[in-house]
Parts: sequence; structure tokens; C-alpha cells
Amino acid sequence: MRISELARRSDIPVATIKYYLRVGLLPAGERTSATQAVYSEAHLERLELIRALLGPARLSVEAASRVLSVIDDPPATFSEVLGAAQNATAPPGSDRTDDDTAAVDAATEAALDLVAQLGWTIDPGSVEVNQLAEALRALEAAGIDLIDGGLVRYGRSIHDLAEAEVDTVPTTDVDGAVRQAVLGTLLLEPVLLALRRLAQQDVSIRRFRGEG
Amino acid sequence: MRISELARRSDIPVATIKYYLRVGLLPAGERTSATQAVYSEAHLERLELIRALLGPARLSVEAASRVLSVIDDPPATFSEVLGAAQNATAPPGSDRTDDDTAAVDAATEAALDLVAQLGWTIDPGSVEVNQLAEALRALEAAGIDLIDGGLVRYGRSIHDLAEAEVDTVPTTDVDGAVRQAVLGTLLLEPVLLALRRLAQQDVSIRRFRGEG
DNA sequence: AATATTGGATAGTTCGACTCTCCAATGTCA
DNA sequence: TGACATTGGAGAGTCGAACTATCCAATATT
Repeated sequence: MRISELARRSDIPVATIKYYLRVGLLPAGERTSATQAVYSEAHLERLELIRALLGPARLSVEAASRVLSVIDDPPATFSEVLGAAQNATAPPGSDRTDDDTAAVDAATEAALDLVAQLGWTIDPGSVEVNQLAEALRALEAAGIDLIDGGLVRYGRSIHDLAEAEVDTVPTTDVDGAVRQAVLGTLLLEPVLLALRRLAQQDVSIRRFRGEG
Repeated sequence: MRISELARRSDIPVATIKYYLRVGLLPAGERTSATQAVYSEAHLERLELIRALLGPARLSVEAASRVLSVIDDPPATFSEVLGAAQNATAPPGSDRTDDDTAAVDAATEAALDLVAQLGWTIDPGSVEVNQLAEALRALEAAGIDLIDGGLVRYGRSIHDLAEAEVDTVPTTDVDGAVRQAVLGTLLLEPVLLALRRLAQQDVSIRRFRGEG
């Protein structure tokens, strides 16, 4: 099909598709002449994927393009796939000056401590540790107190989730595994957040039924 | 203190503080004359809160201001608090044209179905149902297949989480409860997402240890 | 009295994600 | 075959969000 049909079928403006082509999110169509190219069903699927990453998964164009390049050209081992996916989507760590290094260090220590308590084996230098540290710092700065061991309890529940997720990754088909791992990591996030809020509704309704 | 000291202590530029004042995120200081005002420790804390909402919690200024107004002026019942917090932070639902109503309806039905399977009592008209529906739609559009009952399993784990969270809310101090509920809902999100990724690392390291 | 700071309003600036405009080279239909 | 539509490609323009800078008159401070 040509670009106008691609636009119609995907419900994305031609100008936007051209933009995606320009920034490299969408591979070029097959040239049939100097000013014409044809696009396949694969392009259509790719567009849906792009929209899922830019929309629900809330990625920037730059992050999405890193993610897609992991899918297009996967690393050799599963752990690397996961790492690549996670790195590709990590927000560009806040470049704060080193004035409050103390607070940051303390938070990092708290994060590593939590992971140790949970008995997890992870890469202590990975971006996620920093993300966790920063998130914990924000919690504390806002004055939120968790009951003692609260985070450990969260950690265990979340580990259950992770087990369930890894179960869904096919072990035979390598490319499929990559795709599933990467997209699962990203696209399940909004699902989990929405489920969490609904669960909170249920819990609070149950617990505070008929109270003022 | 005056605005320059507030800026220095909070590490936020004066111009930005003025901006927050203008848009109503930060209440005005106490006027001492026509061109002077003093700010308190409360303003400093408020600024930290604002930064936590705009940064880690990834809220827009508009959403943050809705959240803060819930905290400043809480509704009467706990369920209302939760609802208000959730509504305040809900992203502005995608205003798609009604061309693919079918897909949307199907997704909504799938979402409600999932909730029913979990046995949760929720408001079927709440924003979160739509969020869930949209997230599920994106998953499906990307061609991610979950093992049967996978989502139910996730749901149960998440319900555990929600229980743990509601446990941390103090039942005596009303204002504190509101603050805790609202900020906990928002600021724990990044914590949970980071924990999830670390848990995935652990699971995959354990499972694929030494494989190519 | 001289200099610095403040509140407040208005006008930029920056960045990301598009969206528009052009134009020459093709494609298509009568 | 000729008139009209479409395409690829590149550059410029738009838009909204979140700041950031500039001004100025009215105080403060020293």
C-alpha cells in the first residue's frame, strides 16, 4: 500500500507518519521509484506499536526509538534483553548538582538495603536502583511514613508479579521472547497502576463501608 | 523568611516560585506591606511537595493543583478522599472519535470482566476502569498474550498491596489520613514500578543463570 | 540618601511532538 | 497523451507546558 492508505488504515495523519519515518521510528517503505514507496502490513503493525509506546506507555520518541532498536536487534541472552529494555526506557536520571549528595547517598543505601532484605540478586549499579532511591527520597520528603516493613511486604507481592510475568515469556521463540519481555515490561505498567487503583477502591469500600 | 531565602533553601529559582504562586500551587506569603511578604516553614514543605508531585509522580501542574486542593480541603468520607485523589490525578482521557467504539467497548467489557472475576466492588463508571480498558487495549494491539488467568493472578497480588497500603493510613488524624492517602497513592507508583523492574532482574537472573 | 530587594505583570524561551508548505518527480485516469 | 492527483523529502511553523527573564514602582536596609 502507499502512504495515504497506510495513514487511513492506521488512523494517523500522513504528516505524522512522515515524521516517524524521519526520526527513524518507522522503517522506510520499499522504493518503487524515485518518488514512490510501498508499505506492508508490517508497517501497519509497527505503527500500532509506536502508538502504544508513545501513548499508554508514556515514552518519549527518543525512548521509544531505543526500545524499538532493542526489539529489532536483540542481544544474545535473556538477562541482557531485560537490561536493554529497562535501560532503553529509563528516564534520563535527574542531573542534580552535588549539593545534596548526602541525601542521595542515603536514599541509595536505603534502596539497596531494601533489596538486600528481600534477598534479591540484582545489579547494584543499574538504573532501577537509582529510580528506586529517588522515589523513596520523594516519599520521605513528602513526609509519608510507611509502617515498618511495609516496603518489604510490597516487595514480596511484586516479586510474585514478576514471577508471573516471566512465566508468560516463551522460551523457544527467541524474537518473540524479546518482544514479549520488552513490551510486557512497558505496557503492563499502566495495567498494573490501573489495577492498583481499582484494588484500593475495593479495599476502602470494604473497610469503611457506611462510615462518615 | 523572604522569597529569596525561600528560593535558596528550597533550591528553586525565585522566578519559578513566583510562577507557582501565580498558578496557585503555592499559597501567597503573609503580606507585611504593599511590596513585601514573608514565608514560613510551611511554604518550604509545600514546595518540596510540589516538586515531588511534578517530578517523581509525573503530574502536570494542573493535576498537581487539583491534588493539592484535595489535601487542602478534604472531602468528608474516606472513600471520597480516595476518589478525589484518583480523579484529580487521572490523565485527561483520550478523546478519540467514535469510529472505533466497538474496540473501546470490548476493552471496557474486558476490564469489567476482569474486575468481576476478582470479585472486587468498584464504581464501574470510574476513570480507572477506562484507564484499565485502554491499557488492555494497547497490550492487545501490541500483540502481547498473557497466559490464561495471568491478569487475575496479577490482580490478586495487587490487592495484597492495596491492603498493605490502606493499613498504613492513620484512622484517627483525619487530615493526616487524607495526606497519606493522596500522596501514598501517587508517590508509591514510582516506587512500585522500580521495585517491579528489580524483581524482574532477580527472577530472570535466578531462572536463566548461565544460559546463552 | 544610596543601594538592594520585592511583588506583580508581561513577555520571552525551551523542548518535545507534531503539522504545514513546497516542489519536483511520478502515477493515474479520461 | 494530457490534465490532475499523489508522493517523498526537507525545512519551517505551530502548539502546549513549564518555566525564565525583564521591568518597574514601592519598600527595605544600611
